[in-house]
Order: sequence, then C-alpha cells, then structure tokens
Amino acid sequence: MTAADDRIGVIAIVGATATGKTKLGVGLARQFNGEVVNADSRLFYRGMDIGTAKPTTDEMRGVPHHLIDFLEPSDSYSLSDFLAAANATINDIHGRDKLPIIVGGSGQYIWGLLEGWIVPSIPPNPSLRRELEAVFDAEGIAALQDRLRATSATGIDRVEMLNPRRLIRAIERAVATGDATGGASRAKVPPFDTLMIGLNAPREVLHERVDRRVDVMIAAGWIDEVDALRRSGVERDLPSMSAIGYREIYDQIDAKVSIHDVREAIRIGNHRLIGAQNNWFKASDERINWFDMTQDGFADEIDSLVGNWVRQRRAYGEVNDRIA
RNA sequence: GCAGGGAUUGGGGAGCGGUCAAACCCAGCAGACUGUAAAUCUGCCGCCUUGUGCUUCGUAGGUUCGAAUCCUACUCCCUGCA
Repeated sequence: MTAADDRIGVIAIVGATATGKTKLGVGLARQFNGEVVNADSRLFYRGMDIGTAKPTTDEMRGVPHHLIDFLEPSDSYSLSDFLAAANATINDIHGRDKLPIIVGGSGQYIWGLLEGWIVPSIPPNPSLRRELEAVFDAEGIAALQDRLRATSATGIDRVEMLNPRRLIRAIERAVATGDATGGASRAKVPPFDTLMIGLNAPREVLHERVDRRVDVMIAAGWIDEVDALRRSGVERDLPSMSAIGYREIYDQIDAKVSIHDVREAIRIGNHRLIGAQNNWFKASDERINWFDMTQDGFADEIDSLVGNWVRQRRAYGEVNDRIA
C-alpha cells in the first residue's frame, strides 16, 4: 500500500467447514471493535441451527451478527439478494465506525461480494422454468441446448452446455435480455479494501473433525430439530433443505432409512463440502492469507497480521482527515 | 453331510471364449461456477519408462491360437434339505 485507500476496509474469514471461522471472527470482532457479517448460505434460515453449526448466543459473546437467522426455510434466496443485503450491511456497520468482519464458507457468495460481481437483475421465471424442466425430463439435455440456440442470443458460447440448471437459467436470461449471460460482469477494482484470512488444516484432519461433529450434533438434538421443521410444514424438497443431513433425517423419521445410513450420508456430504470449499478458496490464491489451524501459534500470527492492518488503516484515516 | 448358488479392479455390481484394464453406481481426486450454491455440472480414477507396454477378475492346475468367461481340484461365503 502506497496511498490512502478510501474504500471501506473489511476483514474476511474464509475456509472449509469446521476450521474455526466462527470463533476467530468473534475474537477479532471483540478485539477490533467489529461486527460479523455472515456469508454462509445455510445460516440464513431460522430453525436450522444444530445441523448447520450455527453459532449460539453464547458463542457470539455479545458480538452483533448480521445476515443470520433472518429467513424462513420456505423463503427463496439467491446470490443477488445476498449481495444487496451484504453490501447494505457492510455500509451500515462502517457508517457506525465499526469494522465489518465477513465470516463464511459459501464461496460464490464471498467472491461475489468481494470481487464486486454485477449480477444481472433478471428474476427467475417460474413458468418458463417449469416448462424447461419438463422438456429436459422428456427429451434430455440436447433439447435444452437446441432451445437456447433457438433464441439466437449472444453469449451462448459462455454457457455450460452440459448443465441443465445452468442451461435453463441461460435461456431465462436470453429470453429476457437477448444475451445468454444477461450481461454479467464484475467491478474493475474490488469494492472493499479486504484483508482475507483463510483457515485450513490437512484434509484428513478436517474429515476427522467433521466426522466427530456428526455424533455431537445428533446428541444435541438434531433429529428433533428436523422433526420440528417437518411438523411446522417445512417441505423436504425446499432448497433450504439441501443442507447436509436434513433430507436424510426427514427420511429417517419416515423410517425410510436407518440412522446408520443417515450418519454415513452426512459424513460423506461433509467431505464433499470440504472439497467444494477448498475449490473456491484455493491454497494457491495469493489474495488469501492462509493459516493452518493445527499449527501452534497460528492465532498469534493472525493477531499481529490483523493488528498491523488495522493500524495502517487508522493511519491512513488520520492522513485523510488532515487533508480534509 | 447332501443339493444348489457365489467369489470381479477401495465398496456395491455387470460381464459368461476374442472387440476386457474390464459397463454402471458409490467413494476418492481435480475442475467449473454471476438470482436454487451445503445447489448443479464436468474430467480423472490398476501400474509404468504411455507402449501393437506390464500386472489383474478367490488359489493351483488344465483345455484353447486366445479365458474374468470352459474343465478339474482346493479354500472361503450364501441358500435349501438333512
């Protein structure tokens, strides 16, 4: 940094599940006068607590948490909604002279926010989707591809032609704007001055931690949590219920599968999640300051990294004040 | 004990004389990702010096130009009858 950066400064804590992001976020918030902005898509929903490892009030230790527990499981939500909400929240926190700390493991949401993605505002077209899904079921992927080409929209070459869900969305965009991408773009310069901290551990350690967590969650009443959702009319096939374990537990309650199978499915689901998250947050990504949470002293290193960054930001702030 | 059925690449499971390193599913690994993202999709997945290469289909023999596929013996597993 050679000049004052007048963008809003934010800290982002990323990494796979079960690496301690929550705890670190709370710790830094307390130390540096921050507030947490959740960027984990499964923590949005009320009533989904145990299975999503949502921080408890105790774990939050008095630190304000935003974008958590604000949706019903039946609500539909998307990247576009998140970006609007998260940007507004960050501005609000900054406006109150607090440090926004983004904490989460939803790669697309995090990068969308930090890279300043400009998501085309083309809302889903339910009737078109229903129709296209029927076309896909009856005639297969090729029919969808033909359908997209038939719109003779621009940008078709940028669409993943083997992915039905993407194909349907592309047709939706093509119909609405004449471009299969809908004119998606991203900010030239990232919108925030971001200090990214990545928490990681060897894959086997992560698997071990997450495997152990399954039993703890079940012992903590996860089954009852899902049963309560079920009784209150939350349907098994809602998007929110794609969270690991929830559908399996629905089936277990309906006696379709054994608890053993549920555990196994959850275990595997977690392993896949870790893989997917590591794909969004790559060890080779130089924007991320990586720390191995199995190494001694990693917490101190983070403290000094963040301390320096905060001090520097404040110094720039003083310079700006004098100029102004 | 007798009568049947079966043992296949990490797991499940096709193959039943050549076109078989062996379908497919799962797991694993890598990747994509702009209004479902803990979603959806793609690639790889016996070994190596990557080749008309090597070693595999319970074990040991045999038949055949050629066997995971046929025969014999053995080992183990399952089912039925005793």
